[in-house]
Amino acid sequence: MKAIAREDRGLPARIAGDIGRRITLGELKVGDTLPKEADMLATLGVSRTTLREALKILSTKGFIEAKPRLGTRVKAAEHWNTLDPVVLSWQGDAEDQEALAEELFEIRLSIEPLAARLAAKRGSAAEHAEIRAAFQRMAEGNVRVEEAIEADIAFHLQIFQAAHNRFLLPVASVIRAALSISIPKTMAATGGFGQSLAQHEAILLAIEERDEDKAFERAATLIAATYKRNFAS
Amino acid sequence: MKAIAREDRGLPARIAGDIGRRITLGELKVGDTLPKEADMLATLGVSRTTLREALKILSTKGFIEAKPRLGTRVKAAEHWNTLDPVVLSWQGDAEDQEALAEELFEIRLSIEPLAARLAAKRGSAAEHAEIRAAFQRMAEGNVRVEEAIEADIAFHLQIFQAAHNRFLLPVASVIRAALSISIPKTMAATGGFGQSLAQHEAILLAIEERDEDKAFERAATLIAATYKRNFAS
DNA sequence: TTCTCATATAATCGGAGTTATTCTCGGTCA
DNA sequence: TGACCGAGAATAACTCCGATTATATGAGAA
Repeated sequence: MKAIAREDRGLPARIAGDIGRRITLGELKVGDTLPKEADMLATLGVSRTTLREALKILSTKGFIEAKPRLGTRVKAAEHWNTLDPVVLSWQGDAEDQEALAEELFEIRLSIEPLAARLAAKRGSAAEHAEIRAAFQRMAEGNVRVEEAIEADIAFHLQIFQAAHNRFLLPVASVIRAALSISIPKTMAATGGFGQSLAQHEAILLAIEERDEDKAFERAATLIAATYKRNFAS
Repeated sequence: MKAIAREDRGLPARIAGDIGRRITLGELKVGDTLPKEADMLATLGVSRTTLREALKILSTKGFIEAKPRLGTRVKAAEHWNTLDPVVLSWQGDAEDQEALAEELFEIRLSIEPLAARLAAKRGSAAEHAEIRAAFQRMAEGNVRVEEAIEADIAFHLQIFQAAHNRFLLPVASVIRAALSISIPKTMAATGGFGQSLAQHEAILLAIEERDEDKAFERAATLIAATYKRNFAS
């Protein structure tokens, strides 16, 4: 959460967040035209610079498009930069929370095994050591639950780092945000890491052995197990 | 290309592009501090509003971070929003073009089969018809090569649409940009779609039959074949 | 060391002029 | 009569500008 909070610094970011949330909530529908600049200035009580920066943030994330004479219109959801952690946080209040989480798991189920495979293939010894360090922090049986959660998140992110694929990193950033929600859920359900700890270790060992297929398969197993815990049918 | 060109509208976008390219090219290194606002205003000859919007674009894409007293610094590549088509276009001049393309293929090899599976599972009849329509435009043996390429791109994108997973769409947008480069390569190598056309049809049929596993496997086959054509060893 | 304060820098402000796109309307041609 | 086109008006975003405010850092004092 802290990482997301940092992005909310500044007046433009807050205003962009307000409008962004109104869009994800459906209060502002696709194709709607926002009030014209002069009106919004009066309504929000901010300067032109601030408002324009806020709108620039939204257009960069694919939420709106401004054209002279036409005004500023809301773009279709397919253009939204959904992998942006900030955008994910905007969707935190939406109704279809379950569907959102499930869609994210579908991605993880496909991406994390790939990351594990690439980490086994291309990760440096130093990077493998980082993954191991994160695992050991998980296994230490910390008193503080938060530290264990942080370690779990670090474990997954270090794998992404070791994969040396720059397209993977944006996905990792949104997974980080998701993990800070799903891990506490998992721990609450099982009273600790439980089975999950052994599965993490299995992935670690496969990566260290540079056994690509094994790393791939074990990562898939872990995500699938997590998925089932979060969507007990 | 046209889709990317549209995003370059406006003075702030052009300036952001200039700076963004200088960052991806390594001319501006990670941790470097940009000239202070007042200096850049003089150098670029634009207004404060324009410059601030340009910097806001770059910070939204994770390229820079501005702090009072400290200045505006270039962030590490791991924070870049690499899946943004605009960012991809900035990297078009970078040296490691081969590595970039290969990393993108790694992602496609993992994501597109998933998209095909989900399209088979959740795609509506209308969406399946869209995929078929795109395939038929490919198969028609058009005189205009560009139309065939557009149809090929549409085929892949329609599958993403039919998958009904909002996290998949940002990946699709960058794949679109990549396809407009790789498809002509493929066609030049084989003198048309060649084998590729039959593979597309196989995917289409599996999706229409709603055979998830078959759709998954055949999509993987297509991407792997394309990969080999582009990286003949 | 720790706290306070000066200072450099980005952040915000608000008013005015410019530019680009669309819409309208009048005219022309089939 | 109907559809098509080009010039112009209208509207909204775009750009510019100079001043003020907030904030983070580093120096200096306690």
